Amino acid sequence: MTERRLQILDAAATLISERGFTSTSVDDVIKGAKLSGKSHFYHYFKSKEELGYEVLNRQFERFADRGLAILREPMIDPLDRLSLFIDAVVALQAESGGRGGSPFGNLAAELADAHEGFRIRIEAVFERWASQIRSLLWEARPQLQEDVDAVRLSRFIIAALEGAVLMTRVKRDLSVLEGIALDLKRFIAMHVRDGVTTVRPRRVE
Amino acid sequence: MTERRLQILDAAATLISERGFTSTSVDDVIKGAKLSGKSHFYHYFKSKEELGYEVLNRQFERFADRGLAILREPMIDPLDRLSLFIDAVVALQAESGGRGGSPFGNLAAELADAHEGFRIRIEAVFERWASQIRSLLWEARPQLQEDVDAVRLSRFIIAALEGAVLMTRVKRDLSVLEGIALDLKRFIAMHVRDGVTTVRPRRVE
DNA sequence: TGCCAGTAGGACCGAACGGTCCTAATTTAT
DNA sequence: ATAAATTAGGACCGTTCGGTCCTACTGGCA
Repeated sequence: MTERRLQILDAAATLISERGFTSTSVDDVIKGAKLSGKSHFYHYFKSKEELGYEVLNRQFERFADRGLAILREPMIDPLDRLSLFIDAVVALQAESGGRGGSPFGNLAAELADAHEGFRIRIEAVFERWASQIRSLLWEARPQLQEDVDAVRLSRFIIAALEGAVLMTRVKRDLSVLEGIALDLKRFIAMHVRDGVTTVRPRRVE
Repeated sequence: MTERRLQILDAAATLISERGFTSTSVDDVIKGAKLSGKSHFYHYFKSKEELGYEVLNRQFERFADRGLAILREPMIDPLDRLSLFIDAVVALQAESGGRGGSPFGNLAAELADAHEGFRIRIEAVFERWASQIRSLLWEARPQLQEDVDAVRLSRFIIAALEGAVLMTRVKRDLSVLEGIALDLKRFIAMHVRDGVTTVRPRRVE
C-alpha cells in the first residue's frame, strides 16, 4: 500500500540531499523511484512541496532512530551518551561518503529565507533535536557546573555539528568533521564540574 | 565602464543570498539591476555561471574588507582581534535583518555536491578565511597553550560561525548567533595559557 | 460478478528557464 | 566627425519545469 510511497520518499531523499530541493525535479524523482510516469507520482503526492515536507519528516525520523536514540539510552551516563551521539553524527556522514550532508542543514540553507513553509518545519526539526540535548543536559546536571546554560549549549552543539558537516562537504574531507567533533567534546568537557572528571581531557602531553 | 557590472553584481548578490543561486533567474537579476533586457546582461557576463563565480568573489572581498580586515589589525592584541572578528560576524548578520546569511555557507550547502566549479571556489574561499585565522593564531602563539592545533581550531571557529548563522536564519532570532558567539569566545579562551588570562571568563557568579 | 486501488504510459498545458540574435538609439573617446 | 562602446528593447529558441488529464491494464477483495 504505502510501499511505493516509501520508495518514492527514499529516492527523493537521496536526490534532494545531493542536489537540493529546487534542483531536484519531479521527473528525476520518478526516474529514481522507477515510476511509470507523472500521474503515477501524483497518485501518491499532491505536489512537489508536499513531497518535500514528507521527506523532511522521514529524514528526521531516520536521524532520530540512528542518532537521537543514543541520547535517550537510559543505561549510559548522559555525558557519555552525548559523546556517542557526536560519534554517530560523524559515522552518519562517513556513510554518505562525504557527499550530501545533514538533510536539515541543506534544506535550511536553501529554503529558510525563500519558503516559509519549509522554514517553519525545519525550525521544528531543530527544536526537537535541541530539546533532546537539553533534557540530556538536565539529566547530567549533577555533573555539570551550576552556571551551564542548557539552551545555549544545546544550540552551540547543533550549530557546530551543522557547520562541521557543511565544511566537510565542501572540503570533501571527513577528517574536518572528526577534528571538530573532537573539539566539541572538549568544549562540553569544559562545562563539567571540577572533580567530577568523567572524560575531561586537558593538556594531552 | 565597469559601473554597470558592479550594479549587476550587487543585485545578483542580494538575490542569491536571499533565494539561492538556482532559484535566482537571470531575468530576476535584470529586473533587480534595472537593465533593459537579456542582451544587456549578456553584454557583461557570458553566462549565469560566470556571474555566480564573480558574485562569490565579490562577496568574499566585501567580507574580507569588513570582517577579515579586523584579523590583521597590527595594533590590537591578536586574541582581542579574534574576539572583535566574531563580533563583526554578528554585526554583519544583524545588518541583514536575520535574512540571507553567510553567502559562502549558502552557496556551499546548495552547490557543494552538485556543481564542482562552485565547490572548488567555495573551498578556496574557506581556505583563505581559515589561513587568516591560522596566522592570527600563530601570532598569538605565546599566549596559547603549546598543544593548540591551529588548523583544527581555525576550522572549528569557521564551522561554529557558519552553523550559527544557519540556525539564526532558521529561527529568525539573532540571539541564537549571539549566544553561540559567546560560547565560541569561551572555547577560544580555553586554549589560552594558564596565567596569561587576557580575557579568560570562567565561572561568572 | 463488479469494484477499486495500484500500475502503466503518453499527450498535453502554460510558464519559466538560460541563452541567442538583431536592430537602433545614445553616449564617449579619439 | 567618426568609430567604438554602451544602452535599449524586443523576438525568438529549445528545454525543462510542475502539474493535469485521459486511457487502459492489472491484481485482489467483497
